[in-house]
Amino acid sequence: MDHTPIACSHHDHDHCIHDALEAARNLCVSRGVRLTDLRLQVLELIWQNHKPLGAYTLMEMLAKANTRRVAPPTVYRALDFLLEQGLIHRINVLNAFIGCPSPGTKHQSHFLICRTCGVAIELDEPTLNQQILQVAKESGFTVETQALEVSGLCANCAGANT
Amino acid sequence: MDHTPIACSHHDHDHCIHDALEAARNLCVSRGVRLTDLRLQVLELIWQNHKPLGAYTLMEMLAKANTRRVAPPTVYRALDFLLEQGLIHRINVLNAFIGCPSPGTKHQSHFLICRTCGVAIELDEPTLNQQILQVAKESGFTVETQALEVSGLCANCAGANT
DNA sequence: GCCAATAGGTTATAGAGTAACATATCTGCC
DNA sequence: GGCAGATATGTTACTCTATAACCTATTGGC
Repeated sequence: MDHTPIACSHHDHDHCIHDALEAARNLCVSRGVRLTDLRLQVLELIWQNHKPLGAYTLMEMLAKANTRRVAPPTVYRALDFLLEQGLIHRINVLNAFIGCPSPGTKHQSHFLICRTCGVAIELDEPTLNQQILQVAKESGFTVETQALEVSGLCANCAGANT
Repeated sequence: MDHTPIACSHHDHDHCIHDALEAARNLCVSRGVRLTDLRLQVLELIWQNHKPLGAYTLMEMLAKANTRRVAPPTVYRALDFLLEQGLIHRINVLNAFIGCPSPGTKHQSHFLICRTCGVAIELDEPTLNQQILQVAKESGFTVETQALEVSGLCANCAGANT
C-alpha cells in the first residue's frame, strides 16, 4: 500500500494556497481575530511550497516582496499569531514553519521531513495520536502538545537514489 | 494502569549516574572510541538529573567545576560525540540534551516533557515505533531518525495542580 | 471624536550553533 | 625512546534564531 502524499506529488499548488488562505480567513472571522495584511502575507509566503521556511528566510522574502524591510520581532509576532490560531506548525528540528492544511481541527503536528528535498508531509493518523495519548496516560502524563518529527527520505528522493 | 516513570519518582539518582557512566565506558571501549575526560565530564553533568540541559548551561557548569572556561565549540564537540555514540539525546523543542538510559540499543528518541518541572521521560515502546514506521511506509517514506516530543504535565506536577 | 486595545516599528541584545585555524595529546610504528 | 599521523581540544570570530523593552500607528466600540 503506497499513498503518495500530496506534498510529494505533482499537483496544482495554487489550489493549495487558495484553500489555505480561504480557510484562514474564514477561521479568523469566526473567531473574531484579525488576519491583518502582514499576517496574511506571511501565511501566503509560507504556503509558497510544502517546505518549512525559517523566520529569517521569510524576512528576506518580505523585504523583496514589499519595499519595506521588516525586523525580526515583526515577523515573529506574525508567526506567533499564526501558530496560536493553528494556521501553521513549527518544525523544531529545522527551526522553521510550515502551513497547516487542516486548521480548525485538532493539530498533533506529526511530520515526515525529507532531508534531501526539504518537503514536510503532515500526517493525519488518529490511531497514532491515540496510541501516543495512551502511552502518556500509562505514565500518568497529561498531554498538552505533541511534536513528531520523522526525518529521512521522501518517496521521490528515495527513488532517485536507487 | 499507572507506571510512574523512574524520572518522576524518588529514587537513588547516584545509581542512575553510576550506571550511565559505567555503560558509557563499556560501550566506548567495545567500539574503540575515546571517552575523554571532557566528554565524560559533560556526560556526567547531563546526568545530574533527569532534566534536559542546554549547551550554554553546560558551559557554565563546566566553568564552575573546573577553573578553565570552555568555549562553545568545545562543549558542542563533546555533545556531538555523545550524540553519535547514542549516549545522549537532543530535545529539539528545548534546544537541550539529556542522557539516554539505554545506550547501545535502538534509540527512537521518544520523550514526555513536563513544562513545569522540566523532567524528560524517555519512552521505550516498540509498538509505537512500529506504528510510526508503518505510517511512514504507507507514504513511501524512508525513516532515518524519529523525534517524538510530547509536552505537558508529569504525574507529580499534574497532581500538584488539582 | 475619543479611548482603550491591539498591531506593528525600532533598537538592542540574548541564546544557540558553527567555520576556520592553531595547539595539544594520544596512538602506533620504527 | 622518538617520530609521524591521527584525533582531540583551544581560540577567535561570526552566523543564525529569538526576544526584551519601548514607542508609534491603527482599529473598533462607545
